[in-house]
Amino acid sequence: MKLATWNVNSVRARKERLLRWLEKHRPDVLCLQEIKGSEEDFPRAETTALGYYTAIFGQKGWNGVAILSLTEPQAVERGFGDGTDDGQARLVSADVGGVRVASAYVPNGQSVGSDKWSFKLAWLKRLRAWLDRRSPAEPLAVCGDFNVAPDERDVKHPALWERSVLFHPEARQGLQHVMDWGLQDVFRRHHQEGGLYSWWDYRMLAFPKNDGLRIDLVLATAPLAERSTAASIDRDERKGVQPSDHAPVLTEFDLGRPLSGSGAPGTGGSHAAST
DNA sequence: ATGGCCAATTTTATTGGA
Repeated sequence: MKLATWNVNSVRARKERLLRWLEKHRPDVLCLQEIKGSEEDFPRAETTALGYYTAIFGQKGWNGVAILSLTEPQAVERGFGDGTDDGQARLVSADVGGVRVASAYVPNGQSVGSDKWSFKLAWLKRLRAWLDRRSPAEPLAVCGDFNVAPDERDVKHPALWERSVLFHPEARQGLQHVMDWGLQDVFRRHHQEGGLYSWWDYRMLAFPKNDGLRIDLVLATAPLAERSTAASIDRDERKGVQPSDHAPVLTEFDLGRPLSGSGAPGTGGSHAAST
């Protein structure tokens, strides 16, 4: 299964790029963030024509997340589903191909100490609470723009960014708390070096200088992460005319391989007659 | 090479992003 995530920074502005990217990579699942529009603004006819189902949680003007998939998403949930709806479309989840997939757009936080900063830290706690209602023994992936770089390798200038909302110790702690539930950074299972980023500021020649951060992540529970076979960042998608400021992140999983320690009958193909 | 912000609405300024 190919599972990807991409903050498109407006699906209307990125429509042609999105469609070309889907044609080229054909992921089984693509999580989108910052579609910046309501469900009616989404180019559903075009993505449907490419064979994709859509689970959209839109919002006029801001935020907005979606899951595109080649098989029909089941049990779609918009938001945290815990009665704390705040009018911000930042989380959508669904069962796709036996995996619970979430597309998350963590608040930016604007500036340390601001109301938005408090909202960001609180949102990460709500995400942890949402996870607490599930089990890390299940195949689950939270994909998206976390607006937090996990560690020093993920930031070009860590000392400079430490005071910013994207790499502040408190934000990193918030992300760690989410991961401590039982999520692994799939990209880091396949790449250990620094300098590999997923976001570059539009300003100050950040991209040509590779002055970026890795804030777009695919986090997976152990049963899923252990089946990952590859991960990459499509840096080329940041180039050219009218790019998003984020690059897509691609991961791949071999779901056919039996899971060690799994006692679930009828799954994994261990009893299948086919060779 | 990849290039000195971008995209939305509240629209000819302002807001938020990251």
